[in-house]
Amino acid sequence: MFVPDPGAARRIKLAQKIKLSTIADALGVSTATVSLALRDSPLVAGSTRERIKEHARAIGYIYNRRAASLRTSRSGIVGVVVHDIMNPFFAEILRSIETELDRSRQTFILSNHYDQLEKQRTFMDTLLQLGADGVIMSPAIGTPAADIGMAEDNGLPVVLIARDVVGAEVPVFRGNDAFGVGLATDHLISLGHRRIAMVGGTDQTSTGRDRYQGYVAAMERAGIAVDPGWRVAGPRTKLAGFEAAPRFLDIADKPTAAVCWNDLVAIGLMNGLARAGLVPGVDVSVTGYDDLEEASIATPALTTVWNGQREVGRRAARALLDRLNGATVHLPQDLITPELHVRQSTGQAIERN
Amino acid sequence: MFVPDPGAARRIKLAQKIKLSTIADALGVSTATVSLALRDSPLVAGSTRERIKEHARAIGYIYNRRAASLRTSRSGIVGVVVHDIMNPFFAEILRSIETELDRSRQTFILSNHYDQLEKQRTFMDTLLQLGADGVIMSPAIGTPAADIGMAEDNGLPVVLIARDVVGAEVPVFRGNDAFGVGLATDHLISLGHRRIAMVGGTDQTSTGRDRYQGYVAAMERAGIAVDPGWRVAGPRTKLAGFEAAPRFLDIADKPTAAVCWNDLVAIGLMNGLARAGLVPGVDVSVTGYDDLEEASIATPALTTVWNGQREVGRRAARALLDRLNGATVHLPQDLITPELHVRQSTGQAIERN
DNA sequence: CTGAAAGCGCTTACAG
DNA sequence: CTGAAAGCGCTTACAG
Repeated sequence: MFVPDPGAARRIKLAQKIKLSTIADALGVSTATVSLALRDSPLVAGSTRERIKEHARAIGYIYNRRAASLRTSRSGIVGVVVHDIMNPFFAEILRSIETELDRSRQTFILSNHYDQLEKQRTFMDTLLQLGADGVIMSPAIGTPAADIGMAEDNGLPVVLIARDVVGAEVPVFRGNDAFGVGLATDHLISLGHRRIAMVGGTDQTSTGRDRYQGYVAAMERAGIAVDPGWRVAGPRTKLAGFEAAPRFLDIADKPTAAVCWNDLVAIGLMNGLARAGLVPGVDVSVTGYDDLEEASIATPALTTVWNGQREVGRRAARALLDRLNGATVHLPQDLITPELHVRQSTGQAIERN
Repeated sequence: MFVPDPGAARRIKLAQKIKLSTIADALGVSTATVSLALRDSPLVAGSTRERIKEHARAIGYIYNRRAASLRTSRSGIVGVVVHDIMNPFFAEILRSIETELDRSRQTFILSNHYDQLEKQRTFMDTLLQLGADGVIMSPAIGTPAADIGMAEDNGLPVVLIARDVVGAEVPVFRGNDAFGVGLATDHLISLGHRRIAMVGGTDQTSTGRDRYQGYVAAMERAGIAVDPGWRVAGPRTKLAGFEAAPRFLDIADKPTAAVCWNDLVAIGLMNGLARAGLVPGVDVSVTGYDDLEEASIATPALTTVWNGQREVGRRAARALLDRLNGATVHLPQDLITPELHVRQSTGQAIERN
């Protein structure tokens, strides 16, 4: 029985794959000339160059980056690894990284580590195997400085964002978290709040420690003793913030306000409070952190701290590109200075029954 | 003046890069044996294999995938391109794709095309240059079937998700949108609504056309003539939904309900309605589409249509992996059947003044 | 301005 | 079970 094979034409095409030498043969020049012409080298005569480029286009030549990269040991690939790319906080950082890298025609490979060290290591390994030119990372909880040193030693430059790693001698770009949370806390205190809870976050990251400490410092500056019971540790997502509402409401001396870990937790918490019959911004004041696009359209509009995400992404990408181009990058320690954006989710302190 | 050079040690390491032959020389075997041993080939004696693997680990050998891929023409890379990876709708699909691909140790490269054909083409080109094994894509608006055929002809298998491309003979995985919107519309009609608006979406995508048509068909089945003025076309994000609230409220005959393009638009619209002093779910009924995690914690909890995102991602990844493994994949036309999830954002029709 | 040749680091027939 | 050798498709000194 005759079975027609629809893949035959395709396979034939694959068999006679077009490469540099195909063009060279057709035009009676060497592959060296073709290679140089396609990359716009001034070493090739203008007319030759145009003839080659035109022919390459006509026959549908596809540049083989693996081969080139094997030869040059430059891959044009940059890795980006964060806790969760779907988190809107990282989303804004990623967008600005994307903008910068696109401009330099670097391909970027994204990955989530979900704070699992093993996932992060697998990804770093993949980058090394692919010969990536560099990596921008928000390190997973527990990342040892040695992991970063190992990447650097194998020719993979690292730039950190959002979180620091003690002992790693690479650039870090992030906001001044302690200062930022201080702004939110000061604001609540100025509205008459004294019993202020801190909802969300963990001590396992530099960011988590900085933010909690910023809250404690602000309270102490105002002469308020912080009750450890006011801390609802853990939540970092909208859902977790929502589910934390009962825990917040169960705190014995009923705090009148909550400084939240980030906007997601704040919005989740506000939804949880609303579900419990309270009016956020009136019965309980709530602050967020990050100033996501969503913060201004939440109900009520969220008072929050702008965290300079765009700036973090932009500076990190620039620093990496500078390193790739051989520039000396000095370790920056100028944290980005956050700003308080006051909206409707905070108001005068009101006692609940 | 003596200037210490901290990069020297690093550069030396790079210079004496470890490769297969380094191991072969050290152990007195051939590179062929090392290559086979590292990939657990049964052709190599167990003891030899262990000795080689142990040594490779000890000296920190890094497998060069570019070299291997150049030889085998298999890269272990799969591309994924969608409108916007930061959109929670795609986020859920991506997570299930990630799970499937991780299992097969494929690296995936993500990219947004933001519905710009040029961005999509650049990315497809990059995939071809990197020798990617395949691509999963939600095609940008206006993608011609020829673009997909070109990729396929160059050995890059394509699987589509969420949107169809007329004339492209590749597998497509998506939900039954017309049916799903019908469920939401029927539900509103059963609550006594007659003037129902459709907020968001565009006719430029197959999804957009299907959803609008599903709404029209449901209305007609109930004997309701659809007023073109009830359509607020365009919005697809939370912010756009929020900003569409005034347009919705300005519709002359004051619809009592809104079928929204997706959950983001619905949540944004509800926030906008609340800002205007209305209570969503009471004054105006609102339905979403997708059933994002967020839908159930919105205020009020959103009545929406579950769209099988996980399933879309899982099936698409499986189909691509099957193709890579040489299996014949028949074009599926079994759309995923959506389900209505009723919550608090819909209620009996109430006339507004 | 152009060409011949070596080499990047693997894998795969092939031979033994 | 193991080795010698060719080749994947580029780029880069080097020579002319």
